[in-house]
Amino acid sequence: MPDSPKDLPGRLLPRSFFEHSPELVAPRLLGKLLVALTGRVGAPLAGRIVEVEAYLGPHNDPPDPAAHTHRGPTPRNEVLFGPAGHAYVYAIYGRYFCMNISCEIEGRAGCVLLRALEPVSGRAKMAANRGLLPDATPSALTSGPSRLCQALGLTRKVHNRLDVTCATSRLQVRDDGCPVFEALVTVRIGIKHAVDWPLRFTLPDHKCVSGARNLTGTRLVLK
DNA sequence: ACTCGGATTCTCT
DNA sequence: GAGAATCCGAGTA
Repeated sequence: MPDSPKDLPGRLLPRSFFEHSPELVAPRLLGKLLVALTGRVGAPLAGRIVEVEAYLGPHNDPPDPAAHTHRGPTPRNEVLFGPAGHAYVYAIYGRYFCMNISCEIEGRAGCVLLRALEPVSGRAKMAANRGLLPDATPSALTSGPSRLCQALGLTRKVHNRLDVTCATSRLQVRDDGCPVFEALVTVRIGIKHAVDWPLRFTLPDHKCVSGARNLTGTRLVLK
């Protein structure tokens, strides 16, 4: 017996949403929902995107030395050179995962790293996935690129390459109309190259934004 | 085949 | 604020 159709919040974002440069797509993703279906019958896990980073493809001048695609396609980053709107999930430090969404038109690479979410539904399940008590703070659940993967149960084996613009996908990005007027722009976190490129975007003063909240930045007005 | 280091997190001090 | 945990992808040979 297949799962009954799930009633997911908001509407699916179209692929065209992602067919632009990462620095354009990244701030537009703020306020959108990342929805992960568990595969079993039950409520999906959902979080609102509150912090992202753009990583630019090698066609840019100058190329982004911090991007995994810096030296061209490899077996690991191949999905980033394909069509936009697909998940790029990779393993880091032997124990964690990070989740990105591919951007640009097919043939050009680029992606947006999801760095923090605000839990929207399935908080108890997220806490269990993180090994925390059900009353854990929202920030403890999904504030950080690998924390959010753990909370939503995202792994490379299951979620890499998934199309986040597909209604039958286990991983989707949806728009529930939550208004976002402004983003804070800062440098990216935890990288060794291009450390001064302003490609990190956050919802200003949001409690679930990860770590370096005290970075100086500029305001970006979104239309 | 072998080395190196990483888009992190947690646990100390 | 520092150090450990811990594995695999990528680069070099």
